[in-house]
Formats: sequence, C-alpha cells, structure tokens
Amino acid sequence: MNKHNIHTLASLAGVSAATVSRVLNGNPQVKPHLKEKVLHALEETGFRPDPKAQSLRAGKTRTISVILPMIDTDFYHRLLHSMEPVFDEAGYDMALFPLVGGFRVKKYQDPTSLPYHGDALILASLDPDKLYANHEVPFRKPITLVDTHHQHYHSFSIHNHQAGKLAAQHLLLNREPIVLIGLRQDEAGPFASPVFEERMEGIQQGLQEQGRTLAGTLLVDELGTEGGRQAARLWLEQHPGPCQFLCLADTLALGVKRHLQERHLECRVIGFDDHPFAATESLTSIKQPIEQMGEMAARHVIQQLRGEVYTLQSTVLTPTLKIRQSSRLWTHP
Amino acid sequence: MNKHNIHTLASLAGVSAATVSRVLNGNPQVKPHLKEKVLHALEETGFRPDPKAQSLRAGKTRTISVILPMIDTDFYHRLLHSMEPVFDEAGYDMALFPLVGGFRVKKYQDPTSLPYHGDALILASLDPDKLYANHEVPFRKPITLVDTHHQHYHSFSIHNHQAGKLAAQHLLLNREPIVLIGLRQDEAGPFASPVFEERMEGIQQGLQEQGRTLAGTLLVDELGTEGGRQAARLWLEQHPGPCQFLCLADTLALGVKRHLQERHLECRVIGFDDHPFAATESLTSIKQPIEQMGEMAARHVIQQLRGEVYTLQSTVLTPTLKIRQSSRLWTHP
DNA sequence: CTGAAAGCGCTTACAG
DNA sequence: CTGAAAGCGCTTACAG
Repeated sequence: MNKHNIHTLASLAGVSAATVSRVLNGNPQVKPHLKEKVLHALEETGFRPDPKAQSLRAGKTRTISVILPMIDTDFYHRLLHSMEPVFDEAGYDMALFPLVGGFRVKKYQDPTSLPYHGDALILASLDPDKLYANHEVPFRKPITLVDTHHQHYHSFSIHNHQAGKLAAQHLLLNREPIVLIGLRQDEAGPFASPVFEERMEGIQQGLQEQGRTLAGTLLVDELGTEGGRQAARLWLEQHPGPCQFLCLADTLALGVKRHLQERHLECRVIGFDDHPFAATESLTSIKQPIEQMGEMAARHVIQQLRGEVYTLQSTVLTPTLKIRQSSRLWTHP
Repeated sequence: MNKHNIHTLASLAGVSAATVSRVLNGNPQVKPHLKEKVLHALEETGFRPDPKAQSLRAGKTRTISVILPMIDTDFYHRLLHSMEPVFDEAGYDMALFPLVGGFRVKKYQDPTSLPYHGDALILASLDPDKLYANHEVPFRKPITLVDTHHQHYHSFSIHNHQAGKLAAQHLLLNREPIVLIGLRQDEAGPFASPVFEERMEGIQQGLQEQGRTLAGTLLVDELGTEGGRQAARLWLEQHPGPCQFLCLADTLALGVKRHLQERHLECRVIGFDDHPFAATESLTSIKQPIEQMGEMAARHVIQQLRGEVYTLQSTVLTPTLKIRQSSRLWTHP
C-alpha cells in the first residue's frame, strides 16, 4: 500500500495538511481550486486517512464491543438481535469478538487489542475473574456484563437458580424418578459459565425441599441433540421403565424425545431455554427473557455512555415455565 | 471514569511519562523504587492507557475485521470457523461486523469506524459496489472478498453458475416438470448477494442446453423451512402430480420435503449448500467447499499482511453434487 | 537507569 | 479562506 500521510499528501498537492483534512472531512469552505488539487492528489495516491489517528483525535469510535463465548447458538442470536436496534438508534455500531475455541483468551489480555478500541464493552456469559488473569478488565470505559454477574460490574442476568428450581418443582408433581442430563464443564476454564452450575443448585434445592433426590445424573460433552439421545439410551438400557428427564438444555431434551419416539417409550422430558423448536416439538421448557435482558443491557450501556448512570446496577430477570406436552405423558402419533 | 493521561499520571507519581510507559509495558530496567511509585499511582487512579493511541503508535492492531451480512446461519459459522485457526496461528484476532438488518450500512461508509481499525479487511458475500456509495472501500489496508468477487479485489468464491448447472443437469435426467423455489431479493440493496442470481443463471443454462424450461418459479421472502413448505403447498394445490422441486437453499428443500411427507406425496427435491441436516434428512444437495474457501481466504490475508502477495488474485472453487434419497423417488417409512 | 523531545497521523482553534 | 501550530495519548530513540 501507499506510505503517505496527510503531510506528504499536502505537499504533493501544494497545500497545507489542514486543507487536506478539511477536504477529507467535507468542509465546505475550501476554495474550489484548492479542493481540486487535493482531490487530484487523493486520486493519484489512493491515500486514506488512518482511522486510528482519526478516532484518537475524536476521542471515540462510536462502537460498542461485545466479547462472547460463541456466535453459533440461538441464545446469542436472540441476545445480539435484541441489543442491536438499541445501539443503532443511539448511533452506535456493534463489534463482535467471539471466543471461538478459546483461542483468543490470551489476546484479550492485551489492552491494545481491538475490543478495547470501542467506547464501551459488553461481556456476555463470561466471568471476568476467569477471563482476566489479573482479575481486571483492561479497559477504562464502561463495562457491562450480560448473562453473568460480578460484584464489581454492572450486570444483567437471568435467575438461573430459580430456573432450576422451577424445573424441579414441575417434575416433583409426579412420582417417577428424575434423571438429570447436564453438561460436563471445565470449571476452571475461561469459558466456564456459572449458568449450568446455578441451574443445578436450584434443582437440588427444589428437590431437597420435597425430600427427593435425583435418581441419576448423566453428563454430556456437548449441548447437541445427539448427546441427549445417547444419554437417554444409556439410562434406559440400564433402568427400563418410566422416568422423568430433566435436561439442562432444550437441545438435549430434543435428543431425549427423539430417542423415546424411536423406541416408542413414554417418559417425561423438560428442557431449558425455550428454544424456537421447543414449541413445535411440544417440549416443556424454562423460558428465559433473553430479549428483555439484551435490550435492558444495551439501554444501560447507552446510558453509561451518556453519563446518566451513577450507581452500580445489577439486574436479575426471572425465568418462567412453559408447560407443553412433553412433561405430560404423551401418546404416539 | 478517570480523566488521566500518561502525563498527568506521571506527575502524580513524580516521574516522567516515559517511565510510566516503561512500567506499563513491563520494561525490566526501571528501578524498583520508581516502579513502585508508578504502580501506586496506577492503583490509586485506575488509569488505563488509551488503546487507540497505543496502536496508532505501534501502527497495527493485530486484528482482522470481517464484515458479513449476518451471523446466524450455518454457512457463516462454517466460514468463520475455518478462518479462525489460520488467523490465530499467525497471531491475529478476528473482529466480526455483521450487517444485522442492514442498519450498519451507512456507518461503514465512515472510514473512522472500527472495522477499519483492523490490519486487514474481509468482506463476505457483499458486493463492494453496492455497499459503498462511492464505489470504494474506505480502507487502505489489504482487502479480500469471500463468497463474492470483484475485479478490483482479491477474492475467493464458489462457482455458483456451475452449482446451478449441476443441479439442473441432475434433475434433467428425469421427465417430471421442474419447479424452482427461490428467494425474492432486493437487487439494489447493499445485501444483495450475487449468489442466488448466479445459481439461477446456471440453472437456466443447464435447462437450455437440453431444450427444457422451468414449469414454474416460486419466490419466498425468507430462506426458512416454512417458506419451502408454503411454496410446495401452493404449487401442488394448483398442479397436482409428480414434479421436481429445485430449491435454491437446503432450508427451502427441507420445508418442501416436510410438506410432501405430511401429504404422502412423491416428488423429487434438491437443495443447495449441503447443510448438515441434508445428510440426516437424505436431501440431495449441492455441496460447497466452504471450509476450503475460508481457509484459503484467511491464508491469503495473512500473506498480504506479510507482503507476500504481488498480483491480484481471484480464486473460484468448484461445488459438487451430493446425491441422496430425495432426488430419487422415495417411499414412505 | 531516566527524562526531554520528537513523532505516530490526524483535526481544530487561532491568526492572518 | 488558508496555514502554522498545538495537541489527542502514547512510545522510543537519544542524551545524559
């Protein structure tokens, strides 16, 4: 590429750097003949001003960075889609930094890296303490957590403990044994989200209050349909007879349902997230106010940017239970 | 937040800005007692250096920006996942700028905006001529197109024309009328990807070469299963009897298949993309070398950053046909 | 080992 | 209307 800056270009055009800058920024009071010269030099060289210098000067980038674990799940689509219009309306852009495969973790320790060029930072589902070795986000602009919480940061999250409890309480209405299908997680890893752990705690508490316990727990490595299917098969091979599968994600629940359908078995199933397919597949699920959470968080960030936030704010939203056919005993089509 | 810079902090600590900078960057030859003072002031004020200034000075950000239409489809997941390891290995981060809903288009005209802070830019599926009013990307660093092409830019794309032709030729083996299900697109809009148009052209050419024509064309507004289902219903209500549905996306094809299953009808269906569900649903589909495309593009960007690219390069990859049950006439389970 | 100064590439008062 | 200069917030030779 070219190695010009605004000064070399200015001398090339026979004007001052200030004039080049004015032309670049569409300042209307540049005399036509000078403007002409600048435009010509611009054309000639293909010169482009350095955006880093421009926004250093301006003191802002009109962009909000979002660091999130991944982008290929329904949860994050819904979250991002709910934040986007708020940012847009306020004149901000959104930059996404997914931690695909955990590669990035070390890079985001570097305060120079692009996420921190934004005017504000959103950390979704990530625990700052685990993400940052030194226990501090290397960023001096507004920081907001979504789908996690931490005492030092603004946060918007879902009451996962209550979600778990709701699910347990629902199944406790029936006498069949309750089998949990959960996710195997690396607790120490930077990804480790407290979500599943908190749901578990809620489930345990719900059970305890009724003097019940889990008949069994199966952990899968991935939140896919296949995992649910396998887990259900494994369990039922060793423990035939009706039971209730409490799945920590709808994808798992769907896998379980598929297995039951194939084998013409009758068991109850319940999932978490109220994924779009939960409705069409008649899966009982814990519905999370994802859009509401995203929108509130986004509004809060904008308020922070406007200097309208004066106290540390931590908002917890309440999940609800969507009862559908899968937690009744179904009959086959 | 604090309104400090490195100089105010320096005087607060009783040292020079240079020393503060050295401490900030872990320079080992700062005497302990000075380092102490600086660390103390840092602690006191919570000061963080401005990353924009730091990378202005450094001249780089070690980040590659990707502007893409959306992030919630299998196509982009596969594309991004194939680029990521290449960037990571070369020490670069990836920043995602999805054009969710087209909001951003105007913002990306602004050369100051965050995408252009990256060291290189990837434009996925977008036509620079439509995206940028002035027909020029406001960026002086390396630019690479993926899943589109343009004579002025490096590009890695799939031979969509050939993909269309392959699909048509496959169906031409049978005598049943061919019905196309495509996407209604705003041709002028910034999103308008040439992909569908090119597939159409290939299909038309394939048909022409055999002296055949389409029995009908149905356009849907969204690439979802529901659209395919509706389209199939609409067509079959008015034209009962076997036909062949040529769907411009697998999601559409899946919808068609669902409708056929529900009604116990027998028609052939073929889709595009070889979506993961195509295999499990036995859908014949045009398979695109997405991962290969992503990986090649990523490698090329890295080469450009290393100054190892000397000529404009345009790579076109060839799709293949995956024949499965859906383009034979199936029998019901 | 440390500081004053120059400079990264811009923009914007300030004179003229 | 235009230019020289100061400054955005850093870092890094260069002296000392």
